[in-house]
Amino acid sequence: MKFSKIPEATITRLSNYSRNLEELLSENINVISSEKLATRCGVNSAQIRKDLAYFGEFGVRGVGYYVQNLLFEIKRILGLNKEWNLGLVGIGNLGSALIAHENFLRQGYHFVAAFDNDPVKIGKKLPNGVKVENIDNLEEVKKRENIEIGVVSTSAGTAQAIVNRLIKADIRAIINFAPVQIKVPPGFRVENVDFTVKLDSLAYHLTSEED
Amino acid sequence: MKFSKIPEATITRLSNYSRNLEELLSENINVISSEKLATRCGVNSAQIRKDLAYFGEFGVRGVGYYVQNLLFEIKRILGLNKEWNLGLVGIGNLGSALIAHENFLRQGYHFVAAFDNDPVKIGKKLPNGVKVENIDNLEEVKKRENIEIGVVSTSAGTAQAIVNRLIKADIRAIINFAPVQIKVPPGFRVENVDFTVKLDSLAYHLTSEED
DNA sequence: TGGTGTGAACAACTTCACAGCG
DNA sequence: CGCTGTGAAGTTGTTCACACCA
Repeated sequence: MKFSKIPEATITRLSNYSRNLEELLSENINVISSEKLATRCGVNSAQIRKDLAYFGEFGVRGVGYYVQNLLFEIKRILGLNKEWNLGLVGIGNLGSALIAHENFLRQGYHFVAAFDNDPVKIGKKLPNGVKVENIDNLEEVKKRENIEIGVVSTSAGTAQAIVNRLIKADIRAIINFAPVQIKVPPGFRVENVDFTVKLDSLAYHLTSEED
Repeated sequence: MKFSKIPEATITRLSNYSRNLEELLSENINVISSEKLATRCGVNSAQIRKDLAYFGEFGVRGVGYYVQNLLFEIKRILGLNKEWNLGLVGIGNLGSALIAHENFLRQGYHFVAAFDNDPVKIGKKLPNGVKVENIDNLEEVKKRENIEIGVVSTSAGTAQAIVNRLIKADIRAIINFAPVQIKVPPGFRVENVDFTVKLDSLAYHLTSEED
């Protein structure tokens, strides 16, 4: 395919396809058409073909896609053919739940470090074996453990200050659970996981009651 | 403004505007232009004016918007001028963290019930005073507590089955934390909060290293 | 004068429809 | 023959630019 910009929505969908292909694999289904996969993923079949076309030609005309092969290719595209090292900042209720969450591990995401500024928490060992470090040691620990993605689960008020420290430590990718708009310079990237926005959307639709 | 369909993205942005207006209010700023608010929210100023125009005329030409008034209007639009009752299903690490999370409360979202199927957990009292109920009592408790929004924090494997029960109990709005595509009939609505999709997106951008 | 509200231009994304290949 | 890959058409959402009004 000709060179062109890849929509962010395509990346999100690839993640979804990947999950569904894994299910298909575990159901011992070896080949699937874009039509069938589309139904399963809740999208249009042309959408799937277009999404894949950004990266190459993975199908066989008249046949469909080999599940195992397509899964491999999508994982390669997304960068999931390696393990990723995560550093968690903020060991509150949410932070603790995240580090205990087995879904991350299954996908190849590893928490290799945890930080807080509460002296009571610093030095404690978490259930996954990681010791809580003082946030002041961020740069040092980042180098030692090779943290690639920062996970921010502090309060809204401190999130930007924490992100600024992550930036200083040259952690280029950040997933933010605090309900604030985070600003980062070019070359850095933030993804927000915002429950309250989602709840607000539900509240809106319940209120304007039109389906 | 003439009648037209409202983009989902508009609703998401309203939620963002609302948050920023609350900050402005606490900074004792009384009036703000779409230009200034736009910078603050990280969007285009025409975008804000368009978004608001779907719902009415809230500004004053030559002046801008009165912060308090606009905040009130946006909250009314989103349906945040009332309290919302949440029912949590799945009292694992994540579920416990969600129910303890004070952000929900501040926004007017109240957990009024919690469910699990683990006999060890059923009957226990949670830190917020809510007793864990048997999931089999869903319909009864739903009526008693007037649950309006279901919060699903079970494993991926059981999420759809749980959602089916929520649908049967006529809980019309669901926020799903399990990494699966949930299917619901018309008239029901699911919002997904999916960490792994966000991580996959970060992994992709770190891998294809072009910023 | 200055900033809103909005039609018109533009840009991005999705779906259609079919040529082309296995 | 069936299903992919893809240009073209269609749809949706965003930004511009300016008339209009406090």
